[in-house]
Amino acid sequence: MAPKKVTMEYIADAPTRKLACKNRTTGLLKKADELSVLCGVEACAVIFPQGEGQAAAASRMHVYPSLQEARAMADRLQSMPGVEQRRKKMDGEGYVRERIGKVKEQLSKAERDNRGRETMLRLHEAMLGRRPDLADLTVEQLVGMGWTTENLIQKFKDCIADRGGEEQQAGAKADPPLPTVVEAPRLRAGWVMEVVNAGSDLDTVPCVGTAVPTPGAA
Amino acid sequence: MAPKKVTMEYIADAPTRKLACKNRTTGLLKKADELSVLCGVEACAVIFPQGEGQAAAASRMHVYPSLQEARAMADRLQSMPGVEQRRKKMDGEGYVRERIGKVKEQLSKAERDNRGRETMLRLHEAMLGRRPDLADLTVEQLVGMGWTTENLIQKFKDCIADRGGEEQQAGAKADPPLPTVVEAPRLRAGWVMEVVNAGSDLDTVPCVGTAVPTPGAA
DNA sequence: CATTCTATAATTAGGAG
DNA sequence: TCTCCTAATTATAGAAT
Repeated sequence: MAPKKVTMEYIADAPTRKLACKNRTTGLLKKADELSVLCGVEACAVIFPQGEGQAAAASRMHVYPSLQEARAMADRLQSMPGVEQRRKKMDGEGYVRERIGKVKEQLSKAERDNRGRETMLRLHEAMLGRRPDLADLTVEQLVGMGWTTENLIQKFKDCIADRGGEEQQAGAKADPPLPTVVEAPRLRAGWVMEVVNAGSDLDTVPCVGTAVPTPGAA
Repeated sequence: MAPKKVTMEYIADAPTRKLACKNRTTGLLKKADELSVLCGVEACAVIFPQGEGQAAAASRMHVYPSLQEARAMADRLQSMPGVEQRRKKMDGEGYVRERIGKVKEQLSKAERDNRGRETMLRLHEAMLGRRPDLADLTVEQLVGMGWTTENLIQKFKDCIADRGGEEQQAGAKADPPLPTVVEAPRLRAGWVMEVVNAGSDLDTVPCVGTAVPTPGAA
């Protein structure tokens, strides 16, 4: 009947985690509202479930003060010129710095493993359709693939960050790129979405079909 | 020496308001971090000063987990297909009493799926090493690739869940069914942003941005 | 499961330096 | 103005329903 000291790590127990997520999400939104009211600043908060398909995520996400306002804020963020180098203290770093040592350690350890290259190969094969159902992979390999893929994402993000908002303020928001190559992947390019949206019964879904044209083969 | 009951109205006294703003902003960012770590969700918060020029605003705004991630989140918000009419209670409306957003709606979802196909092809090329530095891609394309890749991750997670779910229920909750690799996804909630936030302060942190082996180069 | 309840942890207002 | 300190308020983990 009492909250024990909170340990700052992922809550393993699912029901507990879900409850905590609900309570703390509520609390966070409330705090955001209080801050904006009391201090007259624009506060915007988005809580997005991880590991959900787009549809599921949309129905579970929370946005303060509203999706519309958040989008407006989003526009402002995107159009903000490259300010990231100057202010490092302005982001959440200060609250995270304490845990960085631990993370760095684990990252280094993880990277020292040379199975990264193997993993990359598997991931690549999966995308090529060589592994139709991922059935022959161990859980460990799958986790590794997910991890590697997240690094891929990070690379994208870094790349995005490096450029700042430069081309955004140039005014061109719509992009007209790569018109010629659209034809090829049109076959089944949306397979990722399909699989994800199909829910958890992956067995019935032909996960990786003959989706992406192998540049060399096709 | 004591906080009087908080009255939910704009703090007129400037010094008091400024202090409250600082303290509560700190608290909000911390809460956001806690939520993301404890519950494994993506939390994003932006605090933006009102009535300031963009330059001044940029230097005073706070963003969690980082400007980069916030931008990625922003793009996801923009890409979210028609969710606004379905859920009204999911956003912070409960907390924003009368101050309702009045920003106009934008962004037609017409060209979304076509863009998805292009994105898939680009992603594939990136993995093949055809685009060693991703230099010729626009920011928007990169964000799209990140989003698509996250869906890939989801597929892995689903696959993993299908296999590991039963054991987890049967066995003890904390016992790791995936002994060797559990660490990586465990800190999933925050590791990306931690690394990002570490930024130039921790240039010893490896791994970020070097995930993709470029077969041709290096 | 979802809610409600309550004791305790955590936040933070105001004072002091 | 800022930081440190202290205590009142608020948030919330766990139990009970």
